[in-house]
Amino acid sequence: MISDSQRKHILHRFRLKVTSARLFVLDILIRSDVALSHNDILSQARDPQLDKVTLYRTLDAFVKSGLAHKVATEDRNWLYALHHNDQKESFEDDHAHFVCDECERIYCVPVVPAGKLQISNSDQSFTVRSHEYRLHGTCPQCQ
Amino acid sequence: MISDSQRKHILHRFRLKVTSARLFVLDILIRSDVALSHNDILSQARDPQLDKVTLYRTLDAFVKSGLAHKVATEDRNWLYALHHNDQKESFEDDHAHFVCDECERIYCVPVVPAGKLQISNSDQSFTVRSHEYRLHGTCPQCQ
DNA sequence: ACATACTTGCAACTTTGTTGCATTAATACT
DNA sequence: AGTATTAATGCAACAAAGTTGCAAGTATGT
Repeated sequence: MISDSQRKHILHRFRLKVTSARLFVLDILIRSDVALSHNDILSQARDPQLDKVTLYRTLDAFVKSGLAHKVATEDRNWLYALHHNDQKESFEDDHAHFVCDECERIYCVPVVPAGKLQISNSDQSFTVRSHEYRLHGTCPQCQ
Repeated sequence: MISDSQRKHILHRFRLKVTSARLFVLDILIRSDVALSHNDILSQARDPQLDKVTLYRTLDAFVKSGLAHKVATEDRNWLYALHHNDQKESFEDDHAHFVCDECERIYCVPVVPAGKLQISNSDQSFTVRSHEYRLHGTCPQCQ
């Protein structure tokens, strides 16, 4: 369990003002080992009542600041997850997304920098059934 | 330019009834070397006036039949493209998606079956800036 | 403690996609 | 070719998801 002051420290590091909404969302993301949707998070917040707009803006702020990143799922949702190495300030850390075909959870799995894939959840075993390699860059027409 | 009867033949092969909407959409997809969104296609159809619902259903039919496949983009859209090898009946043919950071076009680039990536647009040069490897399968919790 | 600038919560709105249904069109069969 | 059957189409109404503007509230540096 991560402490309140630890979470405040994280928000400070990413130059985000400390508010209860942000502490709450950060806590949920820290405790989750899978990427979560806006809706996943909202439904965990019935009790402390989190406004949907505030959550949209909180998640945006997390992504813009580099604290979190978002993944587009095949069913056109956005899932949010913290970077593993929270030293990193940008989206470009080296990880792949593993989608479980059963439960549809999305895990961020580390890959070795060279680009050679390695799923290193130690004792855990992921069975890879198919893959999609998405490349970003500049196409011939824009060179 | 692909003939009318060639397109009819393709629709037949995928057990789709031949209608003017489907011939029209198929023609657009054949002529495009990039994946197109619902909106891209709709805006090309001002003249012959294609209904938005018909287009949604046409694209669904193309995907279900195996004629086309869809890609979820980072901005939560779906883009549609035909399979390269139209002999293939399933989504699982071996290609990766290349996203141009300038024009945001999405190209389907062939990869060698082994999984080793190869961009083979012969003379054309793609500059790869970042990548995302998305894996599908079964996670530890669902084994 | 105060001023300032940012965040929040609400309501209204826009955008995107879906459903139901009556009409029209495509295919198989005689 | 004509007809029956089944599927596709187009419209309108609806539903879901996300955005904007704004007034009120809150965090932070001085």
